Amino acid sequence: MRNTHGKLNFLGSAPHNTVANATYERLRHDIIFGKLKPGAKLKLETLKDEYAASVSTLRETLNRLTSEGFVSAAEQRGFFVSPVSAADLNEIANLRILLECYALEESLQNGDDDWEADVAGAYHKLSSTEAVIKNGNDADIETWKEYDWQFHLSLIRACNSTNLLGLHATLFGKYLRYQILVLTYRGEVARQEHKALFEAAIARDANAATKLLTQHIMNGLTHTLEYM
Amino acid sequence: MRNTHGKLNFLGSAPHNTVANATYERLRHDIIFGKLKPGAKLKLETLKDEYAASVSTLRETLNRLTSEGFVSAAEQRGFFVSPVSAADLNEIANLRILLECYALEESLQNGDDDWEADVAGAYHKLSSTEAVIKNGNDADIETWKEYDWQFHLSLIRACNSTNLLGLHATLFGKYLRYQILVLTYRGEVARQEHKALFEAAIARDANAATKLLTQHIMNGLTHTLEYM
DNA sequence: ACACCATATATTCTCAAAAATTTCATATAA
DNA sequence: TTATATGAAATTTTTGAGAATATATGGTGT
Repeated sequence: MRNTHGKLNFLGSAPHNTVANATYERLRHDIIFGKLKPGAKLKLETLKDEYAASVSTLRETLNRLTSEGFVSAAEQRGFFVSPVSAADLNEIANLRILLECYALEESLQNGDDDWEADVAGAYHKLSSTEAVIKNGNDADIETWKEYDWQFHLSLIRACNSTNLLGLHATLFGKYLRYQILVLTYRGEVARQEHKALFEAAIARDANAATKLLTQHIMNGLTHTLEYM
Repeated sequence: MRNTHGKLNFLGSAPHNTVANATYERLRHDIIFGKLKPGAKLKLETLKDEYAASVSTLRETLNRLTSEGFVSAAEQRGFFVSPVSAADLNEIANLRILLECYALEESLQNGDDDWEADVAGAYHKLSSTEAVIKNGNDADIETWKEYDWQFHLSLIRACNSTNLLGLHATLFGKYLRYQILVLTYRGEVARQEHKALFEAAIARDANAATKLLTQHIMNGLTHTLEYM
């Protein structure tokens, strides 16, 4: 095992053994889903009540989140939710394209039958959900985004690079925060993009797949920028 | 300011205000430079004596290092220095090529006169040091690696992406750990590679520069793998 | 010898309070 | 008024100790 910090499921509730891990998951979720607003001060005393954890435990998780970029820290002045900006979103989208396309190429080369089955399964879950949610409520959107994540992850999982998958997971989370921030519906377009991407991947057409993926991310970027 | 975790200098001793930051820098340094061996258990009680910090403070820094990948953690079983492997080194080298070449291209497009002067200064420091160190002792190697880092950083600094620079810095540190691990001399070859890279960068020849950078990293990779 | 269980030791995880630092409000002087 | 100094309150940082968990030890039965 590489470390305890790697999350098996992206948004959901893993078997939280330690208080620190549970707090980490909750804080991360609350930042991504906007319950903790960008730029908001994260006072330890307040967090203590809200998350039922001691100062030390909270500082552990805040340090983790700072390393990942969800939280910012100022020496002797505590922690605050990392701010958002169009420039930051641009950086993240471009990095996601760079890493995810590279991972996708590798994955298309290496993926075996198990991988293909995994992709098909993830796509099935995603597309069924997308078919149902036409103008979703918040609860639906969360499961939709979970399946969206699992689909994208399944595509690149065979890239044979733990380091790459780790970096990508963090990046995906940051990108997701911006999507949730504007929270306007792009479901029908995204649905078609996912379909095309899925088909190109199964056909092992790396060229088409990376182009579709780039478009998929770029479309999301411009859409999000529009509503920011 | 983005956060307190971003390091101004890579290996050196920044103005350490807090105990946590000082401990973080020292631990990171000791892992990269092999004082803490790959796979070694990081017992809190032992670290407490060695680094003169309390358990909670240590756990903060260990969590940071875990997020960055220098330390691994197992639930309820504590922390240990992340192991090394040929596969891991391969991943890191390839990711470094991917990110650093992309950053270099952006930087060559955006870099202004100040950037050029910065690159020239960093190259000057590096090449003077390389000229002196023929078969260096450990102290020399550390400054050499510091200047090596500053040169590579200067090249990509104008890439206009804080996120990219952050990811690259972590990756560079991991790559460096492997170089220190084998610690055999590749100075003369590296010296020529740096020279060619510098000249291509100043000439704004993105194509040549990225090729040279890729070769530079790949050569380091094969050299390191050979002695592992 | 080997597996299994109880007990003791070692280690991690969590907490609450003390120490250090910043922030805020008020007063004083230029 | 503006700036600077002073003291109180709020906040962060750091510590050491207790609770929870894992590991090692030794005994018992087969």
